[in-house]
Amino acid sequence: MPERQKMKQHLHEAIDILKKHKLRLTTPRKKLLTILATEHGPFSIEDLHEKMPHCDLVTVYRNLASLEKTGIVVRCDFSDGVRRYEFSHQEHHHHHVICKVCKKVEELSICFAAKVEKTLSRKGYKNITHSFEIFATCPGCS
Amino acid sequence: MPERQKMKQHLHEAIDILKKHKLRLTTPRKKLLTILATEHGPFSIEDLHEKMPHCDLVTVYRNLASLEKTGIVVRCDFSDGVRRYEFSHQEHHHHHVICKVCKKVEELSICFAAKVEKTLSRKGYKNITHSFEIFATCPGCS
DNA sequence: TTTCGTGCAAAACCTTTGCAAAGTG
DNA sequence: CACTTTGCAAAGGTTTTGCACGAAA
Repeated sequence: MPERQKMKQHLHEAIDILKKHKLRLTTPRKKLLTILATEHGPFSIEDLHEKMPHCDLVTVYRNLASLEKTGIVVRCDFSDGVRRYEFSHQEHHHHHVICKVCKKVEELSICFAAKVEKTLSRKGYKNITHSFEIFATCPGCS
Repeated sequence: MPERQKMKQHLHEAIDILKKHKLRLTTPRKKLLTILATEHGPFSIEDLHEKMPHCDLVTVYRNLASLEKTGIVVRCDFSDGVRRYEFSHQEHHHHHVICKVCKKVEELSICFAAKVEKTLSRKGYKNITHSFEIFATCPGCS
């Protein structure tokens, strides 16, 4: 499936989830979902707000909170005090490499967590998720 | 080496690093280091402040910032908006399992990052570090 | 039409900064 | 003694809350 069509599908799936949770498809909500589903994240709240003219900052906060509750977006923290959100691609699990200098974010598709999660699951842990972030100085910045 | 003695050693090593960085060993600093080196973290700033009677909150912030610069402590983020700090045990690299319900933190000694880091290093990335956190509902909370 | 979401204003919260006084080496 | 660190006060930033109006189902 071409990239463009995939993104549209993600957007539609997200809208379906919204409806399941009885959340209305408002103008700011639609714009926010479009950005999250079609552009490369993660995004800071400031980023998102700038991409949404005529939308109050408070609305961005409130919508990110409800989208997070539905599981449509996930919050990611890079230990730098900046809150970031990213579209949650269920079928496309991935991690990040964050440049310590230019803050550029690259995707990394390898993941080793499955084994650890299985072990924990055997020990009785439920509802297991994880975060894995790599920080480095990228080739362009060194 | 018994646990108790190990902790004392960590504390002394940390004090040596302080001196190398020309930071003075003040009362609040000593107390902070003692907590970090001998109790199990990570700790929120609020946690630490409560454990340090007669010490201003501002001093806790300032000292955590300078200890982070020296590398004695590291900041860890669990994507919940709470800043946390932990003593940096150079010889004992580990990760966390955080209960989504009771927020209890367990240590996990397995780490799979070495391979990924080597690959990135070959690609020209420098100064590579990582964070890996697992979130779950612990057996006691399910 | 009913209920939910938005914008605006203000509050609450967390973190940083400025400065005089106290403490460290 | 020279210089750093501390406490207090206040400023700065970010996030949340309250409420009346507007928009979606």
